[in-house]
Amino acid sequence: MVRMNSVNVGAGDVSSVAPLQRTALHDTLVNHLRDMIIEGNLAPGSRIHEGQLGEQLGVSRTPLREAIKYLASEGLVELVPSRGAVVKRFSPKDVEDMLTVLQSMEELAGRLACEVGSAEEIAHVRALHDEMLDKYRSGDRLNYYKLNQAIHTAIVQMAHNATLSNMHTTLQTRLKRIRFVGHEGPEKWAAAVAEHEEMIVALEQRNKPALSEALGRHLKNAWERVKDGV
Amino acid sequence: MVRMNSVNVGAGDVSSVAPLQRTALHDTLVNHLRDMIIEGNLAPGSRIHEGQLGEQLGVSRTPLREAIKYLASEGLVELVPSRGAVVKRFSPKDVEDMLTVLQSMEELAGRLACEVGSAEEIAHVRALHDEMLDKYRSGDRLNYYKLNQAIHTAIVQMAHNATLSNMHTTLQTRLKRIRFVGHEGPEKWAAAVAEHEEMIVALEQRNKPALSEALGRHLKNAWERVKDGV
DNA sequence: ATGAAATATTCTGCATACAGCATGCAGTGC
DNA sequence: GCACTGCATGCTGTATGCAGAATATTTCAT
Repeated sequence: MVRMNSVNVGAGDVSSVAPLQRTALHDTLVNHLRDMIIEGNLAPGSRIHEGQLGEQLGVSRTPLREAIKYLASEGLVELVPSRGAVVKRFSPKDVEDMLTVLQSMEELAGRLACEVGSAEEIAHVRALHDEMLDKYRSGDRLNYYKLNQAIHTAIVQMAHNATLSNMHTTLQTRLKRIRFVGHEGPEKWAAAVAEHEEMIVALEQRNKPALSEALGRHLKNAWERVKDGV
Repeated sequence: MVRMNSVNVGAGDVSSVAPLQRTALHDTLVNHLRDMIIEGNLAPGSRIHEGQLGEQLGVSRTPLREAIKYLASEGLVELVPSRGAVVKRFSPKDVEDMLTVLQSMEELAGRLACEVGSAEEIAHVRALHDEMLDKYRSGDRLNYYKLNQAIHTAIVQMAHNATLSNMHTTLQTRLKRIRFVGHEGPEKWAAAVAEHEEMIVALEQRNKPALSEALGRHLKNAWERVKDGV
């Protein structure tokens, strides 16, 4: 009568049995198409050929269309009636607008993070920051960039606000396409790192206004750095 | 090679020749489903039966599924692999989180509106406000509510920031489902009206901090008013 | 040769068809 | 009587088929 079946308490501590993450094709496609757009494989302004693209990816048009609808709601593509979907093109003003909203969100997140963030979470951000400094010193731009994003994401996540996290992610994704292009000179890079340092300190002190201000300034400067490249 | 057909430059300045609003079925469905969810015809937590719902609406599953994907990206429904879509259920904390973000967005919008809003736009908001006061005095709750929303939307639109407008609309839509329920007593209603009056005055004076503060306080109070009902 | 109408082709949008997974139920062994 | 296995059913996920719109091409008139 010892029921030890079907429940995750079997012998050997099968704690890693993992619910076996299953992905639907349309979901995979959403991510794939997003990457293609970000990396420029699908040029802004260009139409998306369902038949051709589907064949190229080895999927039928149905899941592809579903993925496109999803991305349309996300704002990465535009749906034109009877004419399919085109990859959305962002004007410099669009980018500036997005950064304005992103800045406001991060400022909010910073304040909330100081309130409700746990000590562990703060330590985690610090760890990411230190790791990022390593990449900075070794000149590893790509990983620096990734850790940079990760830090911002982590801070936003510390706010424990799902809506804020989602919208922040959406914006960050859209801007990835742009920022990928933005190359900063060494002195600007150093400035960005310094700003990050400020942020971390403010966070560790749970200094709301300081963190919020630092995040805001950081993004304002980010716009200054990329605006000529857009 | 001068193709001048199919373009809206016909003779006689027929400004109402109508680009002939060609609406795709999936697009219509998006709006229809959204309304169904907001009005509670599709209960939170309930699964969406594609076959059944499709037959009920007289459409095939394909455009229906596309609409569902769109709404999933909007956050109104949740996609469960191999098990279809369920109408998302929002916890009180979710609602509070959304209102927090909404507040931050309106504060931002208020500041921007004071900067870049035109005199005509301000006058328009004032007109909406006066109209709303009429509805308030006559006790017309429904139209009061609609004008209330219209005013907030108008202020956000004055910021001339497409991203901000879109995200604000998304949030407002999600919360509509909730606020529809929120019934305030007469004294709270009066307070809300007073807050609105403050907002309009601040806007007409282009007083950034005052408008931002008034908008923020207004939404904070909105949460106080509905939080027991969620 | 040029421009416009007519035609052909391609692509989108929707419907239908089919395959695989999930769930509920009956049957079987203990 | 209880639990598990195997089957049946229903639903989701994907592919394909078909009609109409949009675009490219050809043809014809000037």
